[in-house]
Amino acid sequence: MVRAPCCEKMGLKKGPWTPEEDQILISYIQSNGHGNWRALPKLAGLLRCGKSCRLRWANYLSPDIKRGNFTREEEDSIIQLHEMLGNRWSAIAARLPGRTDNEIKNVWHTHLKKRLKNYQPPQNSKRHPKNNNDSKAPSTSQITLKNSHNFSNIQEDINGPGSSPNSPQLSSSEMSTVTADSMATTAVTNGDQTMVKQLDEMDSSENFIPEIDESFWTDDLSTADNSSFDMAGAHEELQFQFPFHAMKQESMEMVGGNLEDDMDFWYNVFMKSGDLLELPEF
DNA sequence: AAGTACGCCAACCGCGCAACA
DNA sequence: GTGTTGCGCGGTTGGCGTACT
Repeated sequence: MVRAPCCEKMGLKKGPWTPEEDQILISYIQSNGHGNWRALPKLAGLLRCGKSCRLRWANYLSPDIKRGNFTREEEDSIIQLHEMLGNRWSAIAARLPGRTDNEIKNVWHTHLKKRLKNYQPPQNSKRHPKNNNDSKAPSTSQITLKNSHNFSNIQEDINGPGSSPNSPQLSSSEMSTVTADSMATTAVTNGDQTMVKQLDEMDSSENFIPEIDESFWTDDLSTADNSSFDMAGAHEELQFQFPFHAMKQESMEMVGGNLEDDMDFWYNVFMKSGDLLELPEF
């Protein structure tokens, strides 16, 4: 297929937008909507390509955009969501109201990657996969998380509308690893101390090797509590609350957690539990 | 004070996908 | 079924400001 010539080949302007251009674009969209982006610049009297207009509007001029620095909570949410979604910036942005994919992408590359890199947890976990030099070894603890509300939304993103919560989702080959290192920096919890006990028991059991099977993804999530993850796998007895930071607004009220305190809690949890979480790869 | 290195971020580029004729 | 068009996404670039030497 033949692509339409790009801006510069048609004598259209490139580079930074001037305040005058911004004003023209804002005025036009406010009175007419954006409609067809390709036709918009001509109709609005701008010497820009439609793509450039769309980008300028979506990333800068739209009234929905929240300007200013990212909060710690937002950054943590990005880290958390990035672990689940990968470089799907638009999907991440969809969960951070007022933030654009471009902005999130920039923050990730300029701040968050460094933050994660600089975070070096103690390497004293009994079953840390980095220590045994054999990531394929069956002794690696594998714990699967699911979320009854937002996680199913994410699954919809991946598999399409209506694909969650009941339909089969991801094969075991589509799982990816999330290390405790980053999880520990971001999670919040309801502070259920029974979990610590359970994890202590896990730690004392050399045979604790939860396995993931396809049936996990077919679980009916709709009946579960909306504020929580169930840590499942084959060990259904092990369940605890695990609200993601990304759903802080809706979940914090329910669980009454404290972010900063909980980081220490989760750090301890993962140092005890062994560290490897299996999440879907998207 | 001048030159250089680095970080940040707005904008661009190319590709893939969906809708439509 | 095929070609075309438009949109959205993720990766990358380039300009500007600041820090450092």
